[in-house]
Amino acid sequence: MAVVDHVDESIIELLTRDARMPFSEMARVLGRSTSLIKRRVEAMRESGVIPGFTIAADPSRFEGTEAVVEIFCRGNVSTTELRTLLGGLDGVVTAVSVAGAADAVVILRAPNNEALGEIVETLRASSRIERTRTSIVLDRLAH
Amino acid sequence: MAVVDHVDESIIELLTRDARMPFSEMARVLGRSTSLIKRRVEAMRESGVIPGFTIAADPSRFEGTEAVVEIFCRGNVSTTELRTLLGGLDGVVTAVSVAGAADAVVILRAPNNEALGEIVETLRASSRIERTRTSIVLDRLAH
DNA sequence: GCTGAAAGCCTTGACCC
DNA sequence: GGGTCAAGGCTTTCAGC
Repeated sequence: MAVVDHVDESIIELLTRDARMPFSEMARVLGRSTSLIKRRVEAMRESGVIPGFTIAADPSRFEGTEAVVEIFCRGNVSTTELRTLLGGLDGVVTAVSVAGAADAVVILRAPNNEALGEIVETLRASSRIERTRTSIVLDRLAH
Repeated sequence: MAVVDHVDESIIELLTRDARMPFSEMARVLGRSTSLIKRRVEAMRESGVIPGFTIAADPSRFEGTEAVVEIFCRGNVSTTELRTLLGGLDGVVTAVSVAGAADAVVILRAPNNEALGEIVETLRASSRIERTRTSIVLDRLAH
């Protein structure tokens, strides 16, 4: 199990805000040496704490549609099953299992409403899913 | 409106895969000069095509709690108001306004359940928000 | 609009505590 | 685990086309 201490947390915070920030600048901000920052980042990448660096919000939002889909399962469906179910699905931006009214919440993205509809159809076709509740994203408020 | 040509698209593709890729390397891959790459990236950041660079998937799975919060507003609340409301809030990973049952969906992250509770409390304190519906994230299924 | 070159900064890796 | 330092690479800027 990866252990993440206070320095690692600070690094993650900085990189989340700007993944291109130079190690040397992080070192200055955190009052540590550049090589330490480098080693920590490398260690976190290897252990999977930091899976990679990417563009903050996907530029595809300039075209296409997004939706938040709540998934209600039939009976008890394991996390593994959910993962398999969603793994083969196109357009999944984020998917989490939750404790609440729904069993899982998925954020989908597609080129247009029609394509989005097809993805939701695919989901509904599963015998393990009882119903879904879709909200179309109108606007991005943060991040 | 921002115009994105073929070079810009290639840059976005490379940066999506690795936001820390050096400009000089992108220049080699794309057969262009380093200065061109730099200027294009700067232009895209300014125009908002690239909002920023961050860590690919969030590290929260190692510590802390996440929650999906649906927000139901009192009467009509504009996107601008929602943005202001959520702008001052800690732990906001993603926030979108939606067409559906709720008015907005927010994904929150906090060090623990207590801190998460406080953030939701802050939200509820707003006179513009009628009620919220919180689902705690149990597991990350994708991304 | 794009390139190329020079100066300075950053990263890297070996070495030491 | 953490710091220092030198070599080489990267970024940045701007003259030139």
